Amino acid sequence: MEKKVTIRDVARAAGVSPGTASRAMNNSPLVTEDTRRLVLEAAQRLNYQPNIMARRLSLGQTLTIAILAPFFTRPAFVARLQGIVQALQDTSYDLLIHNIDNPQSRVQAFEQMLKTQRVDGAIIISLPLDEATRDLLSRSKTPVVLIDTPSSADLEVSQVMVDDVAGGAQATSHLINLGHRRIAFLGDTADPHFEFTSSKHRHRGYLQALEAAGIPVNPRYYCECDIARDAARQAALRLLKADPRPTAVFAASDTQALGVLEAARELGLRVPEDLSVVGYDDLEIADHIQLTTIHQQLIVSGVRGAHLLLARLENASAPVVKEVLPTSLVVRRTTAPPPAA
Amino acid sequence: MEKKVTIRDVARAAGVSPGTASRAMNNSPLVTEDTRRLVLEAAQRLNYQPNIMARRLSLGQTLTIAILAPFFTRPAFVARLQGIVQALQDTSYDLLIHNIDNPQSRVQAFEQMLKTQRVDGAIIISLPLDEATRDLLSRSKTPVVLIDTPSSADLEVSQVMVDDVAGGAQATSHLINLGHRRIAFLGDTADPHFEFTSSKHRHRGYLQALEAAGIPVNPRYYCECDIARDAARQAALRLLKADPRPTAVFAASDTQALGVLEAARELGLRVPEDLSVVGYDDLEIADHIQLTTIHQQLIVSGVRGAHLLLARLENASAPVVKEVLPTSLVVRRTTAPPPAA
DNA sequence: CGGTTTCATTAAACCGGTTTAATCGCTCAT
DNA sequence: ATGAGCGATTAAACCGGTTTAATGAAACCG
Repeated sequence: MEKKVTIRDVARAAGVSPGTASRAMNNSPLVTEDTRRLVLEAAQRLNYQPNIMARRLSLGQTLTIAILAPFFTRPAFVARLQGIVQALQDTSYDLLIHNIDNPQSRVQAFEQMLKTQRVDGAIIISLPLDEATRDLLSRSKTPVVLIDTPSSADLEVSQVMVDDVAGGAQATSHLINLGHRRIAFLGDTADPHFEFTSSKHRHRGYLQALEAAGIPVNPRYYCECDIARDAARQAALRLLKADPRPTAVFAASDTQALGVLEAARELGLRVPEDLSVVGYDDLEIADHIQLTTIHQQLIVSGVRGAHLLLARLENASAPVVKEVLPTSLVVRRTTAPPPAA
Repeated sequence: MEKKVTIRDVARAAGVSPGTASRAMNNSPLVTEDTRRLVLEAAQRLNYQPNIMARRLSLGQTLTIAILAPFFTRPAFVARLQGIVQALQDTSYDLLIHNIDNPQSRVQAFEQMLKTQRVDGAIIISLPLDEATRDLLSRSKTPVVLIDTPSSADLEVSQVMVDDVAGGAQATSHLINLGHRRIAFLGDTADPHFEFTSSKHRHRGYLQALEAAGIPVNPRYYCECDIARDAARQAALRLLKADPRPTAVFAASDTQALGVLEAARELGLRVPEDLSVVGYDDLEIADHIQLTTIHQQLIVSGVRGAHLLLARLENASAPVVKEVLPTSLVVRRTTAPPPAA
């Protein structure tokens, strides 16, 4: 085995001290061009590879950014991640990912990431915050950026949000404009730990749109379920058994909209003739099955979030920025006027 | 600002030496229970958070695993990643992700990951290997595991593979058994840098099945395109213009199968009455649109890969293992006997 | 020509852990 | 009482970089 070659070996080979070797390789102006050349040649010759960990310890920074997110329960997350990766491509930052599924592991994971100087900064995606976490974040000295993180509006932390209330209203207004009056809402099960979720916000937009149109709210047209498609299917079956049956369903996510479409198929309801369906997210699949949905700028949100964090890392006193990205309605083939009946 | 508290602070507060404090916190049997308690209490009281980088430098290991993969061009990748994360959940390893899109950045990225002691091990997913990379890997002293990586059979590196030839044969035999004779194949564009890709293997299985059934191969029923859905749509339009028109298409991925379905819709062909379609991957969407496809154990492949790497990390002399996971045919509603014609 | 500046370079300290070698305090056997 | 043996603890070295304080040599100046 080749023993690992250290900077001291390089220094010796170049006939200089380790300090000088270090400076030579870090483009310090304090070394002659001649010595620099000598050192670089020696490094080359010995195939020197600096030990990153030693460097990080000495420098006191990790050149690493963590991403904390519920990786696999949210398809939309991957798109945001794509934006982040894209934005960080040309920087020298490493990207550490940490999946957060269960709420109980959450605070612990945060502690670990933010307090152990493991990373220089963190991006948190799609995680509703409970009190403990909010505290932790506001106290944290490592810069954090939040993307699509409800219950954080009053935190002194940079963030990129999507206007879910407006999106919910857009979807609902679209249905109302088509002539629907019996519009059901299918949202996420509210985790009792978190007061506000994007599903809740979308629901609020739904309520606002109904109210603006003077349509009374029917509590039987409201249902919550797990985000999984099959749970949504079953929930939709319940919703569609209401009498009178809703003529349209607004699902808080495309995944759930898929469940609604399955339920409709099982019940022999044609879409959009008998039932209109609107989703939320505009995942790639939405295009394929021609689902009318609310488009979010997922990739953009990742890019913007990464840039906010970079700004903060370069300049610790960069201002806290809160960006709100707009949503847009994408009309495809799952919505139409309600049946004449 | 609170100055950071080091292990020496804890030691002083507990009235012991740093060495003892270190041992106490690492469950060394060389400390009295009394002293351990003292140290732990002090650590608690001072809210001590060990500096990971110092620990890593001292230990000579990074407790980090890198994942190198084409993140966003391959949906199947996310499922494999899920398996990896799951398997690594309870270990103390951090997960570093590095997206690899363009071939030219590949070798450089590998060099960086494998030679700078940045990570203890690496998992490479879905990346066909060129000569330079193969060299690099066989020479690398940091353990590597390959998942779904063609052109690597002869490398002395642990790997998890899927039997793509068998899978291709399964799909094709299914169509043949239904009575099809005019079966088209739609695969990935072969990157000129790599001789073998999974698409190529699936195609070989297709050829084997045809030959076994005594069906002559029609070169007009072969087409390559980019993996994007829209590219597949256009390629499928070309395939379906052949005369006589194929009665079935086997697509080398579900994503491409979606493109075929779109093309069929555009041409007014009913699926499966006029055209049968088989995909490959069994992504979640396949279930929803009821696509007949070849199921791969994507999550399992991630889990197995992670375990192989862990075994290697715990015991540097663990044997090289090459696992082949079987595929299975999932019959849904996009395949049927060919039209009577 | 002596004294100050300047600048490249070196020696030593530092980052914050872990680990080895040395030390201390006890018990047990002779 | 002596010392061998052993377990817990400490002091010091180490991991491999970077940075600060000190040094040496050449350049500059009156």
